[in-house]
Amino acid sequence: MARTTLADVAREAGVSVALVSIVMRDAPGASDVTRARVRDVADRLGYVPDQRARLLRSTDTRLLGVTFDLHQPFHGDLVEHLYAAAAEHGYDVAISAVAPSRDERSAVQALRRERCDALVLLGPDLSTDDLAALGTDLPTLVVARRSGTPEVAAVRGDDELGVGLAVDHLVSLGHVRLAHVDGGSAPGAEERRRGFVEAARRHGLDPWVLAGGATERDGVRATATLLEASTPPTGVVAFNDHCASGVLDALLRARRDVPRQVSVTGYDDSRLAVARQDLMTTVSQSAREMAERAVAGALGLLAGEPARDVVLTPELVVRSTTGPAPA
Amino acid sequence: MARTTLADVAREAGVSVALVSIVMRDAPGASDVTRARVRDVADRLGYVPDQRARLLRSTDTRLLGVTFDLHQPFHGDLVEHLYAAAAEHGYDVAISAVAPSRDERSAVQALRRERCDALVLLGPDLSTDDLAALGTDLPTLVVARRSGTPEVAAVRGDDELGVGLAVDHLVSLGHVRLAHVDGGSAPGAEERRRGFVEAARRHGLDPWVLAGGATERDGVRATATLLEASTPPTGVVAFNDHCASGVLDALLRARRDVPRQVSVTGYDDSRLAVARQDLMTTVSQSAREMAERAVAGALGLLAGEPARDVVLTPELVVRSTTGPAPA
DNA sequence: ACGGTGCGGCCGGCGAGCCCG
DNA sequence: CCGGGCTCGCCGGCCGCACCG
Repeated sequence: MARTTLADVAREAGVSVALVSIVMRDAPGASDVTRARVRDVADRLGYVPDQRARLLRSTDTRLLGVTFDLHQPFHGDLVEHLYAAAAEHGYDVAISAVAPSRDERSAVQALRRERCDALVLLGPDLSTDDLAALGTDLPTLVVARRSGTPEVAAVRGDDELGVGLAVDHLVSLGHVRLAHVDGGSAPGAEERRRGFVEAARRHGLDPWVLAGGATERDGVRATATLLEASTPPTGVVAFNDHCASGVLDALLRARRDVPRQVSVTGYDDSRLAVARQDLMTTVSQSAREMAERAVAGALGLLAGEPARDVVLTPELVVRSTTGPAPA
Repeated sequence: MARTTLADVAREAGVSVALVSIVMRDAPGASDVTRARVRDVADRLGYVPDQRARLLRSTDTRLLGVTFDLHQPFHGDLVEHLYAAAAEHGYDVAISAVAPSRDERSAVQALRRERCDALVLLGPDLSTDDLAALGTDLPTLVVARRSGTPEVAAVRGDDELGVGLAVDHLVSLGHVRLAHVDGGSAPGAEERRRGFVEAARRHGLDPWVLAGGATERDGVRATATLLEASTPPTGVVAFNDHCASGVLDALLRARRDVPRQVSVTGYDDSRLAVARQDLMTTVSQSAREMAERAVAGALGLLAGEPARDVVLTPELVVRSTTGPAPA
């Protein structure tokens, strides 16, 4: 079954190919009656314009390539908003997934073959060198990490500040023994670790940092260590919502009352933060704003603007996993 | 910056366009030395073949279109394996996301414009009519749901049987008061509900079915009802892992010991099942096998085979959320 | 016979220019 | 002289073919 093309529609409607083309893309140059007739025939034949052929003609594809991690819910949120943000500027989005069995390079290569005008990489694991190389021959923007090279733009949250908000919040509730379950080597982990240490010091507290990670299990494991301490912390700042979820789980299992005995904060305000029974206090990165800034940034690059490093201010969302320090 | 094309490479290497084309697609007709030289120039210029132009020429695109739900972890697993399975048959995958703000139709339409050879829809919400219409002009296969129309193939787990496995397992552990937190109107919910009722009756038990849903919050809500009962069930079969996670959360909050007081089963064996501290007993659908069967099925359709309904046998994975019934 | 060239035509759209009532 | 409509060339590869060393 050969696909129906403009020519098929034209033949069936008894007009020229060009005319059908005009009708299909709502361009001026056809009377309303013909328009209606052509539309009709096209619908009847199930005609769908061939994006590839269409774009072949013009130098730009109005296509934004996006790589994302299949298993990161926050990336899902970002992708969703990227579709919307791109559409607002008349751009389409081509997504390419990264997963344990599919590395960043393959994902990027697939997009390059699609001739995307620009690339938006969500929390990529690429080295700065690879990134720089990519950036020199294709407008590239990274989200949720530092670009590290002048060729590549970035949109990210101010992680140091964000973690600081969580610490300030806990301190204002009277907590004096705080711990941070960190993200190990995950992107952003270093900034958050630093943010925690600095904020704690600012309040004259002793910062306790535990090795954690980006998953529930990491949170569970770190919590085991926490609970063994002679004087466990009353406030735990977790690397992200996943990690925090593990911390909460472990605390609950150990019969600790959250938030009466221990307060816990997450990071990202992902779906997870509101999935649990106890709604999580967390730091929100506003996926929508990030997505919008990312699209704007990528289009800026396309327009020849220099690569910028946009840092968004995160917000603390107080829910029910934090409360006054126990007496 | 105009993209580099075959012509650019040819000019730079001092050879003909046709020859470069031959080299780039590893076709016979060039000496090894020339091959190396051309490759070199191509790399230096950062040449990437234009997929669109290339495919424009041939009728088939060797491209498999896949729609999936951005926020369903199991879909993530499937997509990951679909990439691999498709690659094994020399096919590429184009993915298109479905999300609250992006409906199934848009996702499908985007893939049609890409001229995919066939469509694989993961747990689509489309009506049978829409599906049939789609299936008549493009080889289409649905995963994790019944197709309901002879034009569209399907690959799905035997949900009735799967839930039966969970029930059998609980019964064998001595449980006699079982409840099912169902999936409401989610795809597959009806089959699982039926599977639960039938399995319970088979064992001479009274099936208790509660209105649930596909999310943690649904599990939490349903559990509240369960706990109010004068004689709460000792075994809970949840619609899926998400829902089960909510059930576990609520039970833990209510100081119920899992599995000593209550046993809980999930469904899907998603990452979530092993994310929690207490590893979840759940019914596994083997994303890899599903993906492989889906690709095989789609390619079968392409080869002119009739649409089949492949039903895979799920397996029970016993972990630590189920145990002997309390005395 | 094999490595290589050059010439068209094709795919499915797009758009400039032209023609005619 | 304008607007509906058509003709034609082009985008970037692929492919067959004639032709040369």
